[in-house]
Amino acid sequence: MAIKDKKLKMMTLDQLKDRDIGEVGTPERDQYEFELKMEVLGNMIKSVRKERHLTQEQLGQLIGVQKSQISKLERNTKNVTIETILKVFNALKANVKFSVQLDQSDLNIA
Amino acid sequence: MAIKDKKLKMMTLDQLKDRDIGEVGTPERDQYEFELKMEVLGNMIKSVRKERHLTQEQLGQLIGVQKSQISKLERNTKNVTIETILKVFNALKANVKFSVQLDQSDLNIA
DNA sequence: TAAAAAGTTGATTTATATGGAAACTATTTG
DNA sequence: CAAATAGTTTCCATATAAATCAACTTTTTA
Repeated sequence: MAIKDKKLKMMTLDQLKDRDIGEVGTPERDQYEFELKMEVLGNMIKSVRKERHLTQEQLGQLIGVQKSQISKLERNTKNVTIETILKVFNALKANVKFSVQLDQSDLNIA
Repeated sequence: MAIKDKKLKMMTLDQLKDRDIGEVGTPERDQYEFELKMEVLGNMIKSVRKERHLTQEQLGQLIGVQKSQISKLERNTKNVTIETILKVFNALKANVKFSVQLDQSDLNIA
């Protein structure tokens, strides 16, 4: 039987990442994972802003910055301070939760 | 009856904060809430480090900084970048979860 | 399909987070 | 209690996040 002989190769997404980007813990992989998170963060600002039916200019006015700054936070996001994140999501009336998971227990900030 | 006449005054912690620090949305209150969060973050680094039985020096070596830098993150914390937070908790093998709560739905980063 | 509105990008400035070095103050331990 | 270890603080340099302005591109709408 074909299916028996074929020795199907299956891979999880993590296995693919390990192979193509690098193992967890290597600088390349850490870099990748970080950039991914920053991208998600940027997209999140954008989607919440849209949810609130605000333009970048309007959101900028709420926190006292130019629309170009908002654009950068949504797209160019390399690294951000917590303060900036909180300022933005505060203005968007969204609640930011930040938690640290340590084996069993969950410690919560904010 | 004493208890009936006395008109007991009760206050929630939030009411106290509103009165003594300022209403939510005022610069004073926002500042206060932010500093509180930073303090909690610092304490969290410290407690997770202790959990792992590491000295500041050892944690520093894991991420390539001096012990004084760790001390600052644990105590003097005014503001931090996401990158720094992730670097530290990564080294402590703790999982950082960051989520944005928008009315009903929860959007998750990381 | 123009004009207006919204969003992006690049060059630049300013503010500040990150970091080291060293001297100091606890805290621990033999 | 003295020495060693751990943690803090101050002064300082450097890297970079935050922000503006202006010119540009993309999208929307009258």
